[in-house]
Amino acid sequence: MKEDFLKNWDTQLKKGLLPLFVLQALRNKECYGYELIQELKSAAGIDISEGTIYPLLIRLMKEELLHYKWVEQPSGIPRKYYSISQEGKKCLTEMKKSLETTHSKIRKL
Amino acid sequence: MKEDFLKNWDTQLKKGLLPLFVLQALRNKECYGYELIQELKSAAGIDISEGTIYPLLIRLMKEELLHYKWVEQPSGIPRKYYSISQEGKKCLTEMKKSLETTHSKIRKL
DNA sequence: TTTAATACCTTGTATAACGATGTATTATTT
DNA sequence: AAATAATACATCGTTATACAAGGTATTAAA
Repeated sequence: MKEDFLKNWDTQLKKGLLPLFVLQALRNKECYGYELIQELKSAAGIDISEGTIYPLLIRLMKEELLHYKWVEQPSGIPRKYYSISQEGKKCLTEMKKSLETTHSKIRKL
Repeated sequence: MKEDFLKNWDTQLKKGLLPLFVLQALRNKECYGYELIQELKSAAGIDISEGTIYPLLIRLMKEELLHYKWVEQPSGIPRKYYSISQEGKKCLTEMKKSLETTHSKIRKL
């Protein structure tokens, strides 16, 4: 019953929540993109595709909510490690506050 | 600080939440579009513009989550009253469940 | 030797909020 | 009487973003 609708709804919901997920995850520990996908999946069951995470990280960088550094590996491809900035922490706090407000709005209906 | 970012974030968040807001509001009582805007504003402080609500109602109609009927007024423009369908109620239940799951995912991070 | 996993990335498509704009009716204000 | 605002419907162009698909490169496993 309306599985397409619900699937699409989930996708739309992510458009708001993913930046919060990423900032929150990076508040706990530095991660590189590929790792973030696995981290969010294993820690919270959140599925993000590569086509989503890399552009998202670039956006958050442009907003200066994240910093990054390349880290060479003894073998294999270098990793781009992201960490949250002061600005990012402030934003995360605001976002959580806003989400809580939104949640209370739902309860009012 | 990063007000543009936060404003845009709120907008993106709405993309998932508005269908739920509308279905929930219509579960309580039949409304016409223009009334829904005022209803959501006064009941829960949710701002929706006309350019958002009318296409949204049309989408929910196409999914058969809503029914509507024109109601002539003693004076003025006829109103298009929307009510939630059985299918809509089921969807709303699923959406709330899904949102609760999502909320618990956030807490896990 | 081929497949899979790791690790980065871009492009095209679909979806949806929003401001602007349009139409029409009625009420209020000047 | 005329102009403005409020009611009530709607569409269109812009912008943002998730995702599938595809691309590049390295290393490990089958």
